[in-house]
Amino acid sequence: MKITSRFTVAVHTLLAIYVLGKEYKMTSDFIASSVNVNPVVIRRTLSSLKAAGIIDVKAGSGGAALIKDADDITLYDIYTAVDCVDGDLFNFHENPNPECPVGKNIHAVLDTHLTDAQTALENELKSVTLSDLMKQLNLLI
Amino acid sequence: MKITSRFTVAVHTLLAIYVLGKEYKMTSDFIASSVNVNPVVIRRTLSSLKAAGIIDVKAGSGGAALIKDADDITLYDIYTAVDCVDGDLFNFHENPNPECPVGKNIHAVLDTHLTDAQTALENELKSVTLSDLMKQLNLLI
DNA sequence: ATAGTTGTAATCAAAATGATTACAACTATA
DNA sequence: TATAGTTGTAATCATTTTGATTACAACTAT
Repeated sequence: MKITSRFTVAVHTLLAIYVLGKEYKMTSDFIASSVNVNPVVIRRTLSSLKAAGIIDVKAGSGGAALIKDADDITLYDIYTAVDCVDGDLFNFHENPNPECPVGKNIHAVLDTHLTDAQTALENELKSVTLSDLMKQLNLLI
Repeated sequence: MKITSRFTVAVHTLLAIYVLGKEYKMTSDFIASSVNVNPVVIRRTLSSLKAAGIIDVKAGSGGAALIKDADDITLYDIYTAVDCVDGDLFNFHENPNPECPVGKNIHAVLDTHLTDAQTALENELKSVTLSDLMKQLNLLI
Protein backbone atom coordinates (compact mmCIF):
# COMPACT_ATOMS: atom_id res chain seq x y z
CA MET A 1 0.00 0.00 0.00
CA LYS A 2 1.11 3.49 -0.67
CA ILE A 3 1.64 6.51 1.51
CA THR A 4 -1.40 8.78 1.48
CA SER A 5 -1.54 11.74 -0.90
CA ARG A 6 -2.21 13.93 2.12
CA PHE A 7 1.54 14.38 2.07
CA THR A 8 1.89 15.73 -1.47
CA VAL A 9 -1.26 17.77 -0.95
CA ALA A 10 0.32 19.39 2.10
CA VAL A 11 3.55 20.16 0.27
CA HIS A 12 1.59 21.62 -2.62
CA THR A 13 -0.43 23.68 -0.17
CA LEU A 14 2.66 25.16 1.48
CA LEU A 15 4.26 26.00 -1.84
CA ALA A 16 1.05 27.66 -2.98
CA ILE A 17 0.98 29.76 0.17
CA TYR A 18 4.56 30.76 -0.49
CA VAL A 19 4.19 31.59 -4.17
CA LEU A 20 0.72 33.10 -4.17
CA GLY A 21 0.26 34.19 -0.57
CA LYS A 22 1.28 37.78 -1.15
CA GLU A 23 -0.99 38.29 -4.11
CA TYR A 24 -4.08 36.36 -3.03
CA LYS A 25 -5.89 35.50 0.17
CA MET A 26 -5.14 31.81 0.60
CA THR A 27 -8.54 30.38 1.40
CA SER A 28 -9.28 26.68 1.37
CA ASP A 29 -11.31 27.19 -1.79
CA PHE A 30 -8.47 28.94 -3.53
CA ILE A 31 -5.88 26.32 -2.58
CA ALA A 32 -8.31 23.54 -3.44
CA SER A 33 -8.55 24.81 -6.99
CA SER A 34 -4.78 24.66 -7.39
CA VAL A 35 -4.41 21.22 -5.83
CA ASN A 36 -7.66 20.03 -7.38
CA VAL A 37 -9.25 18.38 -4.40
CA ASN A 38 -12.26 19.16 -2.28
CA PRO A 39 -11.92 22.31 -0.11
CA VAL A 40 -12.65 20.28 3.01
CA VAL A 41 -9.60 18.18 2.28
CA ILE A 42 -7.55 21.37 2.25
CA ARG A 43 -9.11 22.59 5.48
CA ARG A 44 -8.09 19.35 7.12
CA THR A 45 -4.61 19.73 5.71
CA LEU A 46 -4.41 23.30 7.00
CA SER A 47 -5.60 22.13 10.41
CA SER A 48 -2.78 19.59 10.57
CA LEU A 49 -0.15 22.06 9.43
CA LYS A 50 -1.44 24.58 11.94
CA ALA A 51 -1.34 22.04 14.76
CA ALA A 52 2.27 21.35 13.78
CA GLY A 53 3.11 25.03 14.13
CA ILE A 54 3.95 25.48 10.48
CA ILE A 55 1.21 27.87 9.44
CA ASP A 56 -1.38 30.15 10.92
CA VAL A 57 -4.96 30.05 9.70
CA LYS A 58 -7.40 32.87 10.31
CA ALA A 59 -10.77 31.49 11.30
CA GLY A 60 -13.67 33.55 10.06
CA SER A 61 -11.94 36.00 7.79
CA GLY A 62 -9.89 33.32 6.17
CA GLY A 63 -6.38 32.96 4.83
CA ALA A 64 -3.33 30.90 5.69
CA ALA A 65 0.27 32.02 6.09
CA LEU A 66 3.61 30.47 7.01
CA ILE A 67 4.73 31.22 10.55
CA LYS A 68 8.03 29.36 10.38
CA ASP A 69 11.13 29.94 8.34
CA ALA A 70 11.06 27.82 5.20
CA ASP A 71 14.62 26.76 5.97
CA ASP A 72 13.34 25.16 9.14
CA ILE A 73 10.54 23.14 7.54
CA THR A 74 11.62 19.80 6.13
CA LEU A 75 9.60 17.32 4.11
CA TYR A 76 9.76 15.14 7.19
CA ASP A 77 8.04 17.82 9.25
CA ILE A 78 5.23 17.93 6.72
CA TYR A 79 5.05 14.15 6.50
CA THR A 80 4.76 14.02 10.28
CA ALA A 81 2.24 16.86 10.42
CA VAL A 82 -0.24 15.13 8.16
CA ASP A 83 0.33 11.80 9.85
CA CYS A 84 1.14 9.77 6.74
CA VAL A 85 2.35 6.86 8.78
CA ASP A 86 1.15 6.12 12.28
CA GLY A 87 4.33 4.86 13.92
CA ASP A 88 5.63 1.95 11.92
CA LEU A 89 5.73 2.06 8.15
CA PHE A 90 5.70 -1.72 7.87
CA ASN A 91 2.72 -3.71 8.97
CA PHE A 92 3.72 -6.82 10.88
CA HIS A 93 1.51 -9.91 11.06
CA GLU A 94 -0.19 -9.78 14.42
CA ASN A 95 0.32 -13.04 16.25
CA PRO A 96 3.30 -15.13 15.19
CA ASN A 97 3.15 -18.44 17.02
CA PRO A 98 5.26 -18.21 20.21
CA GLU A 99 5.44 -22.03 20.34
CA CYS A 100 7.49 -21.99 17.14
CA PRO A 101 11.20 -21.10 17.19
CA VAL A 102 10.65 -18.85 14.20
CA GLY A 103 7.42 -17.28 15.41
CA LYS A 104 8.98 -16.66 18.79
CA ASN A 105 11.97 -14.78 17.37
CA ILE A 106 10.74 -13.19 14.18
CA HIS A 107 10.39 -9.77 15.78
CA ALA A 108 13.86 -9.94 17.30
CA VAL A 109 15.29 -10.78 13.90
CA LEU A 110 13.32 -8.42 11.72
CA ASP A 111 12.34 -5.32 13.66
CA THR A 112 15.64 -3.47 13.55
CA HIS A 113 15.94 -3.95 9.81
CA LEU A 114 12.47 -2.59 9.21
CA THR A 115 13.21 0.35 11.45
CA ASP A 116 16.47 0.98 9.62
CA ALA A 117 14.67 1.07 6.29
CA GLN A 118 12.02 3.43 7.61
CA THR A 119 14.70 5.64 9.14
CA ALA A 120 16.56 5.79 5.84
CA LEU A 121 13.41 7.02 4.15
CA GLU A 122 12.70 9.56 6.85
CA ASN A 123 16.26 10.85 6.90
CA GLU A 124 15.99 11.49 3.20
CA LEU A 125 12.83 13.49 3.85
CA LYS A 126 14.63 15.40 6.58
CA SER A 127 17.32 16.44 4.13
CA VAL A 128 14.96 18.51 1.99
CA THR A 129 13.55 21.81 3.20
CA LEU A 130 10.59 23.79 1.95
CA SER A 131 13.12 26.46 1.12
CA ASP A 132 14.86 24.04 -1.26
CA LEU A 133 11.58 23.38 -3.02
CA MET A 134 10.84 27.09 -3.26
CA LYS A 135 14.16 27.71 -4.93
CA GLN A 136 13.53 24.94 -7.41
CA LEU A 137 10.07 26.26 -8.08
CA ASN A 138 11.29 29.81 -8.63
CA LEU A 139 13.54 28.60 -11.41
CA LEU A 140 10.53 27.13 -13.19
CA ILE A 141 8.03 29.95 -12.90
CA MET B 1 -0.94 3.97 5.17
CA LYS B 2 1.39 1.15 5.96
CA ILE B 3 3.17 -1.41 3.85
CA THR B 4 1.23 -4.66 3.74
CA SER B 5 2.10 -7.46 6.15
CA ARG B 6 2.52 -9.75 3.13
CA PHE B 7 6.13 -8.70 3.41
CA THR B 8 6.76 -9.83 6.99
CA VAL B 9 4.67 -12.92 6.33
CA ALA B 10 6.94 -13.77 3.39
CA VAL B 11 10.11 -13.26 5.42
CA HIS B 12 8.70 -15.39 8.22
CA THR B 13 7.79 -18.06 5.69
CA LEU B 14 11.30 -18.21 4.25
CA LEU B 15 12.90 -18.38 7.66
CA ALA B 16 10.51 -21.16 8.65
CA ILE B 17 11.45 -23.10 5.53
CA TYR B 18 15.09 -22.64 6.42
CA VAL B 19 14.85 -23.58 10.08
CA LEU B 20 12.24 -26.33 9.92
CA GLY B 21 12.46 -27.47 6.32
CA LYS B 22 14.74 -30.40 7.02
CA GLU B 23 12.68 -31.76 9.85
CA TYR B 24 9.16 -31.18 8.55
CA LYS B 25 7.33 -31.03 5.25
CA MET B 26 6.66 -27.36 4.79
CA THR B 27 3.02 -27.35 3.77
CA SER B 28 0.88 -24.24 3.70
CA ASP B 29 -0.97 -25.52 6.75
CA PHE B 30 2.22 -26.03 8.69
CA ILE B 31 3.63 -22.61 7.83
CA ALA B 32 0.28 -21.00 8.50
CA SER B 33 0.33 -22.27 12.06
CA SER B 34 3.72 -20.67 12.67
CA VAL B 35 2.81 -17.36 11.09
CA ASN B 36 -0.72 -17.54 12.44
CA VAL B 37 -2.63 -16.62 9.32
CA ASN B 38 -4.98 -18.51 7.05
CA PRO B 39 -3.32 -21.25 4.95
CA VAL B 40 -4.59 -19.64 1.77
CA VAL B 41 -2.65 -16.52 2.63
CA ILE B 42 0.48 -18.67 2.84
CA ARG B 43 -0.30 -20.38 -0.46
CA ARG B 44 -0.51 -16.98 -2.09
CA THR B 45 2.76 -15.97 -0.47
CA LEU B 46 4.39 -19.18 -1.68
CA SER B 47 3.06 -18.54 -5.18
CA SER B 48 4.67 -15.11 -5.23
CA LEU B 49 7.98 -16.37 -3.89
CA LYS B 50 7.91 -19.18 -6.43
CA ALA B 51 7.19 -16.78 -9.28
CA ALA B 52 10.20 -14.75 -8.11
CA GLY B 53 12.41 -17.84 -8.35
CA ILE B 54 13.14 -17.93 -4.64
CA ILE B 55 11.49 -21.21 -3.74
CA ASP B 56 10.06 -24.30 -5.32
CA VAL B 57 6.67 -25.61 -4.29
CA LYS B 58 5.56 -29.14 -5.02
CA ALA B 59 1.99 -29.17 -6.22
CA GLY B 60 0.05 -32.21 -5.12
CA SER B 61 2.44 -33.83 -2.71
CA GLY B 62 3.20 -30.55 -1.01
CA GLY B 63 6.20 -28.86 0.53
CA ALA B 64 8.25 -25.76 -0.19
CA ALA B 65 12.02 -25.41 -0.38
CA LEU B 66 14.55 -22.70 -1.13
CA ILE B 67 16.09 -22.91 -4.58
CA LYS B 68 18.37 -19.94 -4.26
CA ASP B 69 21.35 -19.27 -2.04
CA ALA B 70 20.28 -17.37 1.06
CA ASP B 71 23.19 -15.00 0.47
CA ASP B 72 21.57 -14.00 -2.78
CA ILE B 73 18.13 -13.24 -1.39
CA THR B 74 17.74 -9.75 0.03
CA LEU B 75 14.82 -8.27 1.90
CA TYR B 76 14.31 -6.17 -1.20
CA ASP B 77 13.87 -9.29 -3.33
CA ILE B 78 11.18 -10.50 -0.96
CA TYR B 79 9.54 -7.08 -0.81
CA THR B 80 9.46 -7.05 -4.59
CA ALA B 81 8.25 -10.63 -4.84
CA VAL B 82 5.16 -10.01 -2.76
CA ASP B 83 4.49 -6.70 -4.45
CA CYS B 84 4.27 -4.54 -1.35
CA VAL B 85 4.40 -1.38 -3.36
CA ASP B 86 3.22 -1.11 -6.92
CA GLY B 87 5.75 1.32 -8.39
CA ASP B 88 5.69 4.47 -6.36
CA LEU B 89 5.60 4.36 -2.57
CA PHE B 90 4.09 7.84 -2.34
CA ASN B 91 0.66 8.56 -3.65
CA PHE B 92 0.47 11.84 -5.51
CA HIS B 93 -2.74 13.84 -5.83
CA GLU B 94 -4.04 13.12 -9.29
CA ASN B 95 -4.74 16.35 -11.09
CA PRO B 96 -2.88 19.42 -9.89
CA ASN B 97 -4.19 22.45 -11.75
CA PRO B 98 -1.98 23.10 -14.80
CA GLU B 99 -3.28 26.68 -14.95
CA CYS B 100 -1.57 27.40 -11.64
CA PRO B 101 2.19 28.02 -11.46
CA VAL B 102 2.39 25.66 -8.50
CA GLY B 103 0.09 23.00 -9.89
CA LYS B 104 1.96 23.08 -13.16
CA ASN B 105 5.36 22.48 -11.54
CA ILE B 106 4.65 20.47 -8.43
CA HIS B 107 5.76 17.21 -10.01
CA ALA B 108 8.97 18.73 -11.35
CA VAL B 109 9.77 20.02 -7.87
CA LEU B 110 8.75 17.04 -5.78
CA ASP B 111 9.14 13.82 -7.77
CA THR B 112 12.89 13.37 -7.42
CA HIS B 113 12.78 13.89 -3.67
CA LEU B 114 10.06 11.29 -3.28
CA THR B 115 12.01 8.88 -5.44
CA ASP B 116 15.15 9.53 -3.42
CA ALA B 117 13.34 8.71 -0.21
CA GLN B 118 11.88 5.53 -1.65
CA THR B 119 15.29 4.54 -3.00
CA ALA B 120 16.87 5.07 0.41
CA LEU B 121 14.35 2.69 1.93
CA GLU B 122 14.84 0.11 -0.77
CA ASN B 123 18.62 0.31 -0.59
CA GLU B 124 18.39 -0.44 3.08
CA LEU B 125 16.29 -3.50 2.28
CA LYS B 126 18.86 -4.54 -0.32
CA SER B 127 21.59 -4.47 2.31
CA VAL B 128 20.07 -7.30 4.34
CA THR B 129 20.11 -10.89 3.10
CA LEU B 130 18.10 -13.87 4.21
CA SER B 131 21.41 -15.35 5.23
CA ASP B 132 21.93 -12.49 7.66
CA LEU B 133 18.56 -13.15 9.22
CA MET B 134 19.29 -16.86 9.49
CA LYS B 135 22.50 -16.16 11.37
CA GLN B 136 20.68 -13.85 13.75
CA LEU B 137 17.97 -16.42 14.24
CA ASN B 138 20.44 -19.23 14.92
CA LEU B 139 21.86 -17.26 17.80
CA LEU B 140 18.43 -17.08 19.37
CA ILE B 141 17.23 -20.64 18.99
C1' DA C 1 -25.89 42.80 10.37
C1' DT C 2 -23.93 40.27 6.80
C1' DA C 3 -21.14 37.84 3.65
C1' DG C 4 -17.42 34.98 3.43
C1' DT C 5 -14.62 31.72 5.98
C1' DT C 6 -12.98 28.12 9.03
C1' DG C 7 -13.54 23.91 11.86
C1' DT C 8 -15.50 19.68 12.21
C1' DA C 9 -18.86 16.02 12.28
C1' DA C 10 -21.32 12.79 9.53
C1' DT C 11 -21.96 10.04 5.28
C1' DC C 12 -20.62 7.84 1.28
C1' DA C 13 -18.29 5.17 -2.34
C1' DA C 14 -14.15 3.10 -3.72
C1' DA C 15 -10.06 0.46 -3.00
C1' DA C 16 -7.06 -2.59 -0.43
C1' DT C 17 -6.46 -6.09 2.82
C1' DG C 18 -6.67 -10.41 4.91
C1' DA C 19 -9.99 -14.37 6.20
C1' DT C 20 -12.46 -17.83 4.54
C1' DT C 21 -14.98 -21.29 1.64
C1' DA C 22 -14.84 -24.07 -2.18
C1' DC C 23 -13.11 -27.01 -5.46
C1' DA C 24 -10.43 -28.63 -9.48
C1' DA C 25 -5.87 -30.41 -10.37
C1' DC C 26 -2.07 -32.82 -8.93
C1' DT C 27 1.08 -36.54 -6.73
C1' DA C 28 3.05 -39.87 -3.51
C1' DT C 29 1.98 -44.15 -1.85
C1' DA C 30 -0.63 -47.93 0.06
C1' DT D 1 -4.95 -47.50 -9.38
C1' DA D 2 -7.72 -45.61 -5.75
C1' DT D 3 -7.02 -42.51 -2.13
C1' DA D 4 -5.55 -39.15 1.05
C1' DG D 5 -3.23 -35.09 1.35
C1' DT D 6 -1.77 -30.93 -1.09
C1' DT D 7 -1.50 -26.96 -4.11
C1' DG D 8 -3.48 -23.27 -7.04
C1' DT D 9 -6.90 -20.15 -7.57
C1' DA D 10 -11.41 -18.07 -7.89
C1' DA D 11 -15.08 -16.07 -5.33
C1' DT D 12 -17.00 -13.79 -1.18
C1' DC D 13 -16.92 -11.21 2.83
C1' DA D 14 -15.98 -7.89 6.58
C1' DT D 15 -12.89 -4.42 7.89
C1' DT D 16 -10.15 -0.47 7.29
C1' DT D 17 -8.50 3.52 4.92
C1' DT D 18 -9.05 7.04 1.85
C1' DG D 19 -10.78 11.05 -0.21
C1' DA D 20 -15.31 13.42 -1.69
C1' DT D 21 -19.07 15.58 -0.18
C1' DT D 22 -22.86 17.74 2.55
C1' DA D 23 -24.03 20.31 6.34
C1' DC D 24 -23.77 23.65 9.69
C1' DA D 25 -22.17 26.11 13.84
C1' DA D 26 -18.71 29.48 15.02
C1' DC D 27 -16.06 33.22 13.81
C1' DT D 28 -14.48 37.89 11.79
C1' DA D 29 -13.71 41.81 8.69
C1' DT D 30 -16.31 45.29 6.76
